[in-house]
Amino acid sequence: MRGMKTAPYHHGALREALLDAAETILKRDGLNALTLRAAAREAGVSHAAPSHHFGDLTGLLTDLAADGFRRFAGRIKDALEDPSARRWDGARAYLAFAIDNPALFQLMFRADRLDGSRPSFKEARMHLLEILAESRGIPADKPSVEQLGKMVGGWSLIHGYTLLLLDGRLKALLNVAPEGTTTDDLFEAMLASADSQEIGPKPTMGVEVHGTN
Amino acid sequence: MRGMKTAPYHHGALREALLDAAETILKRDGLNALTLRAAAREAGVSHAAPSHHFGDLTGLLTDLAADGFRRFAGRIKDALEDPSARRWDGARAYLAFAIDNPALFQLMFRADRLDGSRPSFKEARMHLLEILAESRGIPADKPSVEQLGKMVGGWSLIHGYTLLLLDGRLKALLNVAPEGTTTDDLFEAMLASADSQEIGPKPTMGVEVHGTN
DNA sequence: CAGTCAATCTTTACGTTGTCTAGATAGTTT
DNA sequence: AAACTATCTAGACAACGTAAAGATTGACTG
Repeated sequence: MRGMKTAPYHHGALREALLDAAETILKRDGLNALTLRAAAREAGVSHAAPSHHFGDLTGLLTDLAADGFRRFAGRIKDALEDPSARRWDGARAYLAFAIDNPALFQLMFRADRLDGSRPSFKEARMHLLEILAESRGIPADKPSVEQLGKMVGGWSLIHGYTLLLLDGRLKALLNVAPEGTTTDDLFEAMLASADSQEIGPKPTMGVEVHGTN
Repeated sequence: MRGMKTAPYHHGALREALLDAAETILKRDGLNALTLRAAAREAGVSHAAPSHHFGDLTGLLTDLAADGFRRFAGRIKDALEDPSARRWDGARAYLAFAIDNPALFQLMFRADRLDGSRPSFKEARMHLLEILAESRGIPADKPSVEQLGKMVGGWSLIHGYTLLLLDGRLKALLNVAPEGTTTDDLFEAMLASADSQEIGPKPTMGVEVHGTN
């Protein structure tokens, strides 16, 4: 068996290979199936190899999430800088990324599986925040509480919709909606309602519908 | 050792005891520490006992989440029916429940750990949806897309803020906020901005701040 | 160029988990 | 009283995270 092509003892770029393998598993089998051993199998190395590059499972997930934040911020930035950008196009890019990478997006906001103190992760997260602030013309250094309220409002609206959609919580609403309504229709209707606010007689949950039609 | 009080072979109310134990662990050690075996230890029974009452871990978590939804809906309903309820008090109750029961709230929206087909769970979830719809005067049977858009908008706003807060994503914002700003201040500022919408020149992320002050 | 060192990867091992199976125990019904 | 059923225990197994120790390879040093 001399001529047999055997894998070299040193992989050479195992770190990147493991990250690729991890994302493959994330897309194919979901976050619950993404284990250190599964990533090692996918990359064709021994089960203990990943720990040398990421420390522990949290480390691997955190690096994956940090890369996710970088790509996420890039997509939003592109949408915002497009000269033909319409109102809410940043928000649409936010949602589109989550729909294209559902498991990755959910991982990015799963504090219990991530190490928030990791520098690369902190940096990637901060960069996104700056983009969100900049898109509203809010100063990054000394914003007022009102400005922050508006920023958090926009962020919460999009983020909340995104997570409700990914968690399947909107299906029940689509069942009672007019025939043929899609989640995109729902999203656009939500954005439209956010633009034109109407106040009713006793809107204790915030938004009130005008009487009968 | 005749007089020694030994535990009876049959617990009598093990199901409820396990649910109590599970919630104790959830509050004390978080969702990741809530395992079937840990619940069994906490209740003082053998490690395989829980499976007879809940089938598997997903079953236990689903029953716990269903009970959470029931209490959650109750708290919101109480807030809405209070004759002295102010605008947004339903939303405040939503957030308050999540702050009081952070791990339970997160479990309730973790589709990957729950069995959405379980009848008791479906029912509890639907009940909440009805309360949310009713609070806006939206008909439960034939709502328009515009009405659903407003409902989803209010829900997403509150839900998004709640999850961002629980995930610790708002800490970075508080660091740059005026000295002494609390998350409650941020929440109220967000609600205020949702009431008085102002449209700017090119608000591609949705909300725009008026020029200089 | 020979020798040492450090980085990289494998092997082995241990404790914990979910879950399956078989068996023990205790109420309930007939 | 006897059969039946629900409830709980005991033991086992594979998969996981993680730690320790050894093997292999490349790089650096004299």
